[in-house]
This record gives sequence, C-alpha cells and structure tokens, in this order.
Amino acid sequence: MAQRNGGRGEVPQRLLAIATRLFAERGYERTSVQEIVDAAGVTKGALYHYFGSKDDLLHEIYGRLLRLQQQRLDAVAGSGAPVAERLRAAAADVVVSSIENIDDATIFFRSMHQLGPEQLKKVRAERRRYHERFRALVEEGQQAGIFSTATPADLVVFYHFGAVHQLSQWYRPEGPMTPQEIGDHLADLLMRALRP
Amino acid sequence: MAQRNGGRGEVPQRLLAIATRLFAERGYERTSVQEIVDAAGVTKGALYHYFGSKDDLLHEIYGRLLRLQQQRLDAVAGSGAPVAERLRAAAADVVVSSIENIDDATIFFRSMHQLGPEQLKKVRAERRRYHERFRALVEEGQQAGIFSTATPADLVVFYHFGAVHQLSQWYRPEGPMTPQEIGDHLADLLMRALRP
DNA sequence: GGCCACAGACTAACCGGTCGGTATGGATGG
DNA sequence: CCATCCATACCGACCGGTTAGTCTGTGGCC
Repeated sequence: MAQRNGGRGEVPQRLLAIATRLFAERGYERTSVQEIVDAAGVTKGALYHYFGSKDDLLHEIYGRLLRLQQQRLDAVAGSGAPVAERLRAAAADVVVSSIENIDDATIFFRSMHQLGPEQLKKVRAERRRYHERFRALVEEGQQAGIFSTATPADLVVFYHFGAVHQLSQWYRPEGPMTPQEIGDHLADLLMRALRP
Repeated sequence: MAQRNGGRGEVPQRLLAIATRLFAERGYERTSVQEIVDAAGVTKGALYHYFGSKDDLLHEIYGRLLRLQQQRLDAVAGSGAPVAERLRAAAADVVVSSIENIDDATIFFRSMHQLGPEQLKKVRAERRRYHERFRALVEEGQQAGIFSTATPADLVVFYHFGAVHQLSQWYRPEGPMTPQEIGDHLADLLMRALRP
C-alpha cells in the first residue's frame, strides 16, 4: 500500500530525486524500477513502501512543478502593476522557472502521455487552469487596448508556451545566456508581438 | 536482415502507415511490434523482412517528415520574393505542413529521444540544417534593417519552432480554425515580434 | 528448381509489482 | 530498569506476463 509522503524522510526524497534525473536522461519507459532503486542504494521494497507505483513517481514530479509554477504565476499576476508589466513578468518567469527545474520540465513535456487516464485528467485540468490564468492577462490587455487583438488570446498563449515546453530541447547550461536573459528575451518577443 | 525499401511494395507501406498511427496514438514504447503486425494483417516475419528493427520504423517516419519539410522550406526560401515575404511564407508553411502530417509530427517531438545514438545524431544534424536555413532568413532581414535586432536570430527561431513542435498538444482537427488560418496567425505573431 | 515474400512458433531477457520476512526503536507496563 | 509489543522501514526472492527479435518452414511465381 502506498504511504503518505510529503517529501518527509530521506529515502523517499532520494528516490524521487534519482528518478527525476534518470527519467530526464533516459526517458520514463527506458528507466526500470530496478535501475532507480540500485542508484538510490535501496531495493524495490523500499520504493513500493513509499510509492504506489512507477506512475506515482511521475505524478509526484508533475505535481511538484505544477505547484511551483502556479504559485509563481499567482504571485506575479496578482500584483497591482499595469497589465503589460504583469504579463511581461509572468512570461519571463515561466521561462526562468522552467530552466531552473529543467529536469522536471523535460520529463513533463516528454512523458505526460504515459500517465494513466485519471492522473492525466488531473494534470491536464491543472495545466488548463494555468493556461487560463495566463490567457486572462492577455485578454485584459487586449480589452484595455494596450495589446493587439489581431491574434486570438488562446493562440498567443500557445505560442509562448510552445517555446517554454521545448526549452529542454535546446537550452544548454553552458550556453552564453543566463536563464534570466533568456526569459527576458522571450518575454520581449511576446510583448513585441502584442504591440498594436 | 533489413532490406532496402524506398516505400516500394504495398506491405511495407501499410506497415509504416499503421505504425505511424499507433505510435502517435499510444506512444512508441507502449506500442508492441505484435500490435503493429496484427493491425496490418501480417506477421512479424513480414515486418522483419522489410525493417531491421523497431527503431528503424521510427527512423523511417522521421526521415519522411524531415525530407518533406526541408523540401518545402527550400522551395519557399529560394523564391525571389522580398525577405519578409519569404520568412512569413516559411513560418506559415512549417505550421501547415506539421498539421497536415500531425501524426508524424507528434511522434517526432515526443519520441525523438528513443532513437539509438547514431540515428539520433543523423536526425539532429538534419534538424540543425533546417534550423539554420530558417535562421538565415531572419538574419537576412535583420541585416537589411527590416527586422528588429533586439533578439538574437537563434532565439527567434527557437521561439517559433517551439510553437510548431507543440502543435500536437493542442491542435484539434475539429477546432474552429483551418490549418492555413492557424499558420497565418502564428506567422503573423512572428512577423509582429520582428517589427523594428 | 530456386528464389522471393511472408508465416508463425519460439526464446531469452526483462519488466513492474508482490509478499513473507526481518531489523530497529520507541512506547507501554510491571 | 527491564521485558514485551508493535509499528515502521526496508530486504530480496519471486511471479506472471510481455517484449523484441530469430529461425525454420512453405506456398507461389519465374
């Protein structure tokens, strides 16, 4: 039976950290439970003591990233700043936080379709909430006449998130730009595209 | 032993078409060779008569999409039109052709990391050529003073391709827009972002 | 007769998950 | 202060099922 674990305990945390690294490196399906427990220096008994299934590990990783990004978006979008500033900050922040958790992000966008139906539903629902929160910013600016209405807000959001979701395909830590610089540039592209 | 097959013969073509559909629906790792041959109405003997391995199927699908898009980009980029028109056409075309071959595109961007090292290298090299061809258009416009130089051309290309690569995550054929309309909108966003 | 295009049974490896057992340490009670 | 007890944490052998890939056979066409 799966036990509650809120990140408590050293072993489950180590298992999760190692699983994250291995999933990001080799992919979910190509990483066996045996490899995870070997790398963590425990056995399968330990893993199944803390997690209900291999899918649970994935779900745990997803939850971590979703909670973090939703929280950061809430903070940025809820400030009293003008909408253009809020959108720019949110657009840059989602890039930075995706880079800072690049392993989580890699797994997320590569392996989401591996989840079971009910877990997939939950993840998609949370993802949609995030999308809608972001889209509301765009629409607010459009209605205020600050942003162009040439493109539907939905498409604008997909356009920006597309780049974010693909970050792990081309971002290299040893590259010349810092995460913040990349975030600023991509946010700048978005704001430029929205100029009336 | 793997035979040469350039799409010739009815059976190998059917196998490839069915494999494409199944890989797009359920993912590469979750689709067994047995399921493919069952759906095609043949047996494993036939599959391994034409293809060297399961990975070969993937590689074949990749090659098909890469060749098609490279060819279409060459046609668009090589016209004598002004650079802004060429870039807009290329940006819209890559969206349209990705939607028209949405199964190939889905598999491509979801399962690329499943390829063996040497095949991955080949695919990446072709992909880079495509990226560079596209980037050259952006740089040409920047040097001509038509496009903003605020953002490095590389980032601009990644930004646009990010959206393209994620198309399969949100594109629905039953949606209100035609592929061409979506392509026009996304190309428009790119061109707007590049205004000086 | 021989070769091409498959059939289909087979194998060896591996996989996620289970289960009975054990070590440890803190609480309890005498 | 010690004996008992029990929950928690973890071990590791094991299982049923699945997988990619192989190999021998065979029917039909040249």
